[in-house]
Amino acid sequence: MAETSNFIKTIMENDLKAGRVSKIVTRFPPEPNAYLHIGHVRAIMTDFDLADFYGGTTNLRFDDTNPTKEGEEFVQGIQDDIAWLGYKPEHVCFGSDYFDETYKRCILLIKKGLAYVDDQSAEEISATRGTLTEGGKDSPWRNRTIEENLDLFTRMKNGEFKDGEKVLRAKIDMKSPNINMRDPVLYRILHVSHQHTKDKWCIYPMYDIAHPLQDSIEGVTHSLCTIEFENHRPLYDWCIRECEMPHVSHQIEFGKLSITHVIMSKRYFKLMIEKGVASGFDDPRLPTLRGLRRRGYTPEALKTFVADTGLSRINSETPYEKLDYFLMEDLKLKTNRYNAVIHPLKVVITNYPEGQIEYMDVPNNVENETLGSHKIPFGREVYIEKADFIETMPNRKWKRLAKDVEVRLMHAYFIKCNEVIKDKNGEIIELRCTYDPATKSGSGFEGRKPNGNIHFVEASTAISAEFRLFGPLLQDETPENKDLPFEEKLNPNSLIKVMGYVEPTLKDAPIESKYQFVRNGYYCVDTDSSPAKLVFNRICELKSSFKF
RNA sequence: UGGGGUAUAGCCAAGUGGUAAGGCAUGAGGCUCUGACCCUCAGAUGCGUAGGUUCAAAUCCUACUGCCCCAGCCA
Repeated sequence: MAETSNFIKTIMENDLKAGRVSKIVTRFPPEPNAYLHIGHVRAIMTDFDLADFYGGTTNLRFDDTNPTKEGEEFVQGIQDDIAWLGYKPEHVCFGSDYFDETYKRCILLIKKGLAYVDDQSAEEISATRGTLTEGGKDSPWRNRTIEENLDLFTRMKNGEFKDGEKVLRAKIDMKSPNINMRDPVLYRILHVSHQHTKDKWCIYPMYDIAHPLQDSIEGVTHSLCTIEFENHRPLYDWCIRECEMPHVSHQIEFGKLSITHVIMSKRYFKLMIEKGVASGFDDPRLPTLRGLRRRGYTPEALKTFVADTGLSRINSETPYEKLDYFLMEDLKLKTNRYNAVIHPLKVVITNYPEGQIEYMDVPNNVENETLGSHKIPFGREVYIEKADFIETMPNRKWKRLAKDVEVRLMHAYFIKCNEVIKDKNGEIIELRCTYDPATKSGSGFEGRKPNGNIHFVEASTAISAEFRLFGPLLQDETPENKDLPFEEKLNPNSLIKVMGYVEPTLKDAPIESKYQFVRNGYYCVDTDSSPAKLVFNRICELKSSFKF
């Protein structure tokens, strides 16, 4: 992150060098109306890492200026998510901490003749705002006297008017080609109790006035936000200037990060939860941080993924597979590997004594000796993956089992398939093989090379387990399905359950209720209860059943 | 058809006048008691298009074109 270069870094560096700022201060300003999703990670990292890189600080500020939409539940949840990612804000603040100051500054605007109370309804304001190509019309109330505006605004604050009856508007330019500058609403009346300020206020500032003032009060030097706020920047600057804020903050925009086929919309998250389609914000099929965590993603994986994806002013779309790459990158040296068979095919080793079980020593992670080893049983009957067998070798590239071909059962023996047993439909249901005792794992046998290594679980000791394969809950939004009802955009393959077997080592692992991800034959089961992730050896073919 | 952005390989992305970094994905090969990991190699005669300036242009100029954002009393 800090090592790679991006345009915001350049800006900060220049500001520091030119002495425009002495210390970088940023802020991450979520609205507490939902939990964070992976799209937020880019913003969080940009805010925290860049400030940290230059020895600055970052505040977490809850943008709670709209009490009709926000809730306390999310305030705690968001803080937990940020902590999970490994970040610690300098201060935790609330936009509502500054309601007094914001109010005072708006009085200043009124006194300067730069704000007025408008009696028009929301519909009237909308109708007179103009269009993209035509300017708007001045409100009939635009030229009230300063005294009258002061009086009316005070009475708005005192609760003398009903919701929607009046608003405070900035007096800028109704003909501006930038619609945001056409006398934007600064304050609206909301007779709603606020989660923090309770019933102190019945008027609440809009984002456009609240945000720049909050930034300035906190001494934020670089106010980083996503690109869709770019059109608001002139207004942001106007507010800081005209409110005569002593500290001048600057807004810098960057592109959003999206992931192919993944819908990142709070609105849809909530809808899916309301309809019972998703179990909650932590449903593993949701790209929320909580969902991803349940699904086995680590903070490190998420962060390296976002860092590697880079940052620019373009809204980028990255394939999901890349996230999985960085998960494996994080897990490959940290986790134990176990055997599991998802689509079992029974193998009978005809020359192995019936009823005999021997235990083979298996390193927990071949690449990391410090993780130790464990024992797996081997016996006369084992399960292998269906996909690891083919009756006749298609070509020399086939590095698995086939009729009359010898492979190594990982950490056990070479086996050779002699006979294929099929049911009446021609389906392969069992293989008869022989093993070679001389090839025992660890014996140093080098007489011949097997045609690959495949994993297995011993049949009599195997534990039956349900595996769940997850895809995104919602299909991509396309021109075709754009207007379809929500239900018709649900992904029918968002959850696939498969019964398989795992090695007995995992007897107490809560596999049935846990979740996984798939990449290149690896299968990761998340555990909220234990810090370790389970990674299975060579679970194949899942990718192909994992369709969007 | 107003304004503001943006355009570098399939996906991201560096590059700020001196002859196209890097990652993911892909293909070929090597290694392997995980087809994983690891290693090697392959990749844009080219930087949206067309012109222009220059000894030299992805970088500067001009004109086009595509895509994104803006008409909440949401953020």
